[in-house]
Amino acid sequence: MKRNTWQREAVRDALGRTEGFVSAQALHASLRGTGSEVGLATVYRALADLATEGEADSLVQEGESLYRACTPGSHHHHLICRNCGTAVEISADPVEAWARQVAAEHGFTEPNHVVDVFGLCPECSRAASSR
Amino acid sequence: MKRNTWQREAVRDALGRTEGFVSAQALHASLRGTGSEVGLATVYRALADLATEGEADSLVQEGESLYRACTPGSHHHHLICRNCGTAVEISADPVEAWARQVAAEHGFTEPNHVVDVFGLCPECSRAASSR
DNA sequence: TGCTACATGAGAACCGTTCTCACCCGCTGC
DNA sequence: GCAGCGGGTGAGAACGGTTCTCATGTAGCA
Repeated sequence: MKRNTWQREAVRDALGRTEGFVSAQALHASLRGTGSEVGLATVYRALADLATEGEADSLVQEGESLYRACTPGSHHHHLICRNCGTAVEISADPVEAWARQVAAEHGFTEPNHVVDVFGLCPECSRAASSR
Repeated sequence: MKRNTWQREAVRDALGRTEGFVSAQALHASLRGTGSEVGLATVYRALADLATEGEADSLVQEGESLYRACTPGSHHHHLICRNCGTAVEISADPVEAWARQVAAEHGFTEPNHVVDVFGLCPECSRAASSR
């Protein structure tokens, strides 16, 4: 049985209020900053749960796991700003098909795929070029 | 100035002899196994160099960095067996174009992308289904 | 051959993550 | 409303991969 605790809610809320991808550590710090005395282990547990339930997306960057609230149930990918972490959900139907086809061509079964596009968002592009 | 040391050569060789992706730790162990007294730090340094010079590909899986020798200079992606690590180089021109287009649509500049397809290679598929 | 600066290696340090275990508290049945 | 159960929590330790430190080694140049 899964319980509803205020800690789990706090993590879900904090994640929902965040624009782009955040690390577990950053999320924990921001929760502490707003006065929520949530333990780091709990943040990790809650994020892992949200990710397995499909309520959050996760990706690994520079050895850190980053998380982001996402629309559950829909398979999609992200366009992520490598400077500020802002993310845009993108659908990638052509890529899905391509991945399946490539896997089949080489006799691979149960294909999964990791597809993420990184770049500089419009804002960070402006900041970078004016610098 | 970059020096040629036997340690660096040993790492490059060991990587070249490996079929799929290997972790730095595993590579270090196999070097030790063949009698090469190479330090772990040196293996990490050599792998990082090879990766930046384009002689090796790297990816992160389950918190570990995995490396693989690859044909330098050519941009490509991989079809990787999630059981045994065997990897096949695949070209993904349609995906390249798609990534550039998606980035441009959202005003993102300097697009990069991470595209990897995981699955079970024919051999591991057989083993899994016969089990 | 001698010099110099980069490379090496052992082990410590580091850092993100997971585990442990005692305590807490949300649910359920009464 | 109340008690009891069992999953959830939190502080800190443990863990595992990676990076750093610094004394020593050695490739490459003159």
